[in-house]
Amino acid sequence: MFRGASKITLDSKGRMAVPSRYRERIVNHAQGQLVSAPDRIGCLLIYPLPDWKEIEAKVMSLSNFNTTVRTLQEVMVGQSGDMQMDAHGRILIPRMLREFARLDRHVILLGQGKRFELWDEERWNRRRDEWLAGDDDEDLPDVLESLSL
Amino acid sequence: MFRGASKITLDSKGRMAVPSRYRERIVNHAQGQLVSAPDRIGCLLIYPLPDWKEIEAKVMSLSNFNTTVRTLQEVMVGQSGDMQMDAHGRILIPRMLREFARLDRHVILLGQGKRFELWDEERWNRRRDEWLAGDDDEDLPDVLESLSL
DNA sequence: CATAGAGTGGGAAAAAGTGGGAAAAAATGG
DNA sequence: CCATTTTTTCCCACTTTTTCCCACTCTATG
Repeated sequence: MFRGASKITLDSKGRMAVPSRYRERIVNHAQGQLVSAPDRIGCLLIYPLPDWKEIEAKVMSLSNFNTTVRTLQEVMVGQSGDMQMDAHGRILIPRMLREFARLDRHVILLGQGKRFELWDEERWNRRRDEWLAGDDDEDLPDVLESLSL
Repeated sequence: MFRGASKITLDSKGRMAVPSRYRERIVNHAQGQLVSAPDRIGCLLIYPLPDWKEIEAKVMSLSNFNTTVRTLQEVMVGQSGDMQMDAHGRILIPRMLREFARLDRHVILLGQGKRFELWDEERWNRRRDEWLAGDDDEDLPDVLESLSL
């Protein structure tokens, strides 16, 4: 399970050093291959290739005559991008995805179980501050109502 | 499985360079032969020839006494066009199909599993922005409700 | 304070993408 | 059926992007 936040800087070519604590797992489990996809909330999702394939297969198995499904396929699979760790444990974030998530030098990588979330630092801070200040708990799903942390 | 988006420019003759990461597969699997067909939502579908043949067979096996089916046959099979990759990995998009999808220099190619979607860049951006702004998750199939990304 | 590993920057070769001339093929019109 | 025009194909040249490699900085650790 990936966990924890890392402050990383992209270089001028759009490359990002994967934090070293994750590298061995990514090499063993996915031969260093990762896939990134846009998330509507404004960040990028990053999966090891094998885990991505499962999700992709599920999404693509649905009928594309349903317009919502079709859009999901187009955006998730259609806008995803393969990435390969280089000898220094870096990956190149595809240009289009970088632009989508407005990644600009300073980014935050969040471990999220089987995947990562990659945020522009500014955006992430704003989001976190909103949560800190927020009282948007009105519409909590039932499952959460009964969950005690 | 084809996946990912590519920003491509058509030249003045209507030719498009197939992204190199796909070429080997297309040559091995289809001898460089692709088929393009119009899609109702405003893009072109592009299949490797063997995969196209399967779809074509399915569509043509349906009864053409149903007018919807008949139209589908006429449009998909009747308006489709063969394309052959040249030595530089480029294909010529047939003029009629180019006009149908309003392809004008700047296009986006989306990998969609066994096929591609080819969009005019403007049109695609509009579609993607609608997805970004939208909250059209109401009619998601049950399978997706239970799918955790 | 020296060393090792992680993180970062950037040069240069290689590959991919783009543009366009000219020959070959196909379509059009008399 | 031939001549003219248009389209397609093949080839070469140029530009941009990606990949590979080496080097430097910073921080943690003994």
